[in-house]
Amino acid sequence: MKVGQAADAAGVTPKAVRLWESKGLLPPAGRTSTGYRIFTDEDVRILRFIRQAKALDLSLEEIGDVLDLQRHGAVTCGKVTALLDAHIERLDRTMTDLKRLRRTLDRARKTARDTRARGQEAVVCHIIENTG
Amino acid sequence: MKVGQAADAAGVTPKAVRLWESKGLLPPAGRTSTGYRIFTDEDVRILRFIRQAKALDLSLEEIGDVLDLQRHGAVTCGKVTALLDAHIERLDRTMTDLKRLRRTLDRARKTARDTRARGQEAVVCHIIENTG
DNA sequence: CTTGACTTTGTCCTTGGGTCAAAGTTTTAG
DNA sequence: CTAAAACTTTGACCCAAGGACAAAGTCAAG
Repeated sequence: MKVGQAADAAGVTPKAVRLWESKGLLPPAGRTSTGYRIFTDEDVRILRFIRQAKALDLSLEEIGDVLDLQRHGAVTCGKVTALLDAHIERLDRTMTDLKRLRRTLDRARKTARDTRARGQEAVVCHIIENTG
Repeated sequence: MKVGQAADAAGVTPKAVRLWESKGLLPPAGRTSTGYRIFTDEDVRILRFIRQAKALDLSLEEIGDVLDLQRHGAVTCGKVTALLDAHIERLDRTMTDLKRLRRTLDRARKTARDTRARGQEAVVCHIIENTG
């Protein structure tokens, strides 16, 4: 099948399919005599896999690593678990950062409201200078 | 002072200073007869402001908006409050998404561990396929 | 045979800079 | 004073992960 059909079957865009192929996540697709890419059902399975993995917020590089391991017949759940653990750790760090940011934003907003309540509406607002 | 000194004084890189100037966050810097940019203490204050605002995760565009308002003498805490409110709302949505993702990752990891515990170490790991 | 739908490659755009190159300038050390 | 080191300039290319668009070729249906 051609790129449009393969993309539809996997629930992604043709552009994404070409990008992923160019990044080596898919083996190079076959070509017709006129240059059109030809995809197999196996390719579609890989495309679906990539889509699912992206839903877990894995980067294309991480997904490529897993796919390479699979191709070498070496993908063990232990390896995937390690990958997910590292990913979860990263995510937790991000969320910690965001929580801290959220508190800072709340403080900044409170400062803004207080300043406003004191009727200093027309002066330059120094909220941000005071948060750092 | 020149770009390096200004950058040091503000705690940012020269590259960032040039970028921010090119995006209009800074007024165009003066130049020496040989083309070197000249920055004033006021410029450094603006650079610090941008750095603080970035610490609040505001985009350069948002920061530029605030700076433009300031230049028109029109920055009221009401406007900044509105900007921060919108930003906080966006942040909360992001965190909600991340929490959902975290649960999905936890489930995926549990599946991996369970599969591994059943001694299927050598088979292709189907964790990701089962999470979508 | 023509029209429309599809595909190809290519380019530019996004965010916020990092990195490198070639060339000119300034400063510092000897 | 001069040579080297440090700094600055512009420009170009790079990252993620595609989106949008263009020009040109191809395929299928009427």
